[in-house]
Amino acid sequence: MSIPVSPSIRKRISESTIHRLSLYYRALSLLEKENYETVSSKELAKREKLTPAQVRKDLSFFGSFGTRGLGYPVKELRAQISSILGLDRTWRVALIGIGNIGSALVSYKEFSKQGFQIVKLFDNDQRKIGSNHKGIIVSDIRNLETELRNDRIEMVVLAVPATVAQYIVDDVVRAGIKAILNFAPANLKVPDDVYLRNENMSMELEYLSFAIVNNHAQKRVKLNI
Amino acid sequence: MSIPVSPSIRKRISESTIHRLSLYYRALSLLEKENYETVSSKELAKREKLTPAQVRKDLSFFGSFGTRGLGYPVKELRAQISSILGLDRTWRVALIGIGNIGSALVSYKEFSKQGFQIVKLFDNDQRKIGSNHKGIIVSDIRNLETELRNDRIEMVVLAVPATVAQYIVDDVVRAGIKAILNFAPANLKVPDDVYLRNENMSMELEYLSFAIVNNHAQKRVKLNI
DNA sequence: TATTCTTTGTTACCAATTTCACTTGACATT
DNA sequence: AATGTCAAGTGAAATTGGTAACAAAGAATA
Repeated sequence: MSIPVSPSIRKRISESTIHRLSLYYRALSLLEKENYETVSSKELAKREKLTPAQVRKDLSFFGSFGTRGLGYPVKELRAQISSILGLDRTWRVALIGIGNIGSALVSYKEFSKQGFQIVKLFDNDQRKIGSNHKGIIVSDIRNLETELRNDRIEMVVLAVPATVAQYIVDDVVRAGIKAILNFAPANLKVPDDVYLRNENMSMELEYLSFAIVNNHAQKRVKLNI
Repeated sequence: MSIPVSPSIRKRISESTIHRLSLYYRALSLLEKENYETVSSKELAKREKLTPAQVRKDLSFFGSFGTRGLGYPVKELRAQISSILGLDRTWRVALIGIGNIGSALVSYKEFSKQGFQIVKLFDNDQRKIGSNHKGIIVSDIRNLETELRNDRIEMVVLAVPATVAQYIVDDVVRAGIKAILNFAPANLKVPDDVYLRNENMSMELEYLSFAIVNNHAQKRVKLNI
């Protein structure tokens, strides 16, 4: 029995929907561990602090996975979302910059758990080049372009100082990489066909700070009757 | 001369607006370094890949900071946003969990640069308790509640395993903390009056993965004529 | 000082997203 | 088999967020 392929997506799916898919995926993984067979949009919504309608809408963009009157089959829905998000395979990831953040990310289990395998490390520091981090030898950043190509890297995680981030990302783009996750607090320019996401860890603290200072109204709590 | 206080905010300001304020703040800091006196919404928009209209609208929620025909005074606008975001002061932050991520965050300069001073560390590992990280002695997590109170901590950064995160956050809430930044991939429950933000580092990789697999349309590039 | 030019602040409009409410289908029970 | 219940799926309504256009304010210029 093969899992039916999700219909190819015509509409542009919103970023928020994709992020929520990640949430559903995590919730479903947990539900599976807890031996649930099925789950309703209501329960899923409750667990992720959303509304049942939103859960159903989000999922309906990709197909009809549920059974009316019963709910969604946990195991199957998880597999579906896994396939939609591309988590049913592994990704070859290179990490550039073995500083504080970089080192932490090498050891960050969540990444490999989701199939993001860091298989390559780069730094410009002679003391770090050649050293071993979790079984990976740190490469010289001067060989970035060729090594990214040779090792068939598909994604790059950038954890370098903001001041040099643009130069490095230019190299990364030249190597044909189409997906970059940037931790440097910098606004990087990439061509249209390269996906760039920024992880700005200060931003959320700044949001908290704003919320406290301005006594900002919390998101209304939805009752799931 | 005193900086005029931003009018108290009636409307709920959207999360996106706040995040963009962070971007403006960063851009303005840079512009100040580059000795710009003023900046137009057009230039600011270009630097952050937004539209001039959006920049003006965002800022107009908080007051009229610009001069028609001239633009915004860089130094002053930066100070204004700083005050809006609560970055014109320092925050006493405790970091819980001195693992990979936790250790990296202690040394993460961006935080202190924005006034988020990590002044307290907690862990449950006997080998770590009492040790010194960047001048801070790691405390025993068993004393969490009292020490958070005694040291007048205002924000907590949580970098503990997902499995124990809820227990710890319950303690944190009991200590009267109203702002929490959570790095654990878990859905934490907190009372309505506690601000909780989640930093989910896998999510952005998952978005990239989705984008590649589905050849997802990029956000249209806006021309700033 | 008058005129032109630039750029803000704001309102009106449009698009995207979320919520609502209803319809439909599956299962369970009698 | 008929009936009742539950929950998914869905189109329409409401809300929210973003864009565009323009009037007003000030700066630059002559």
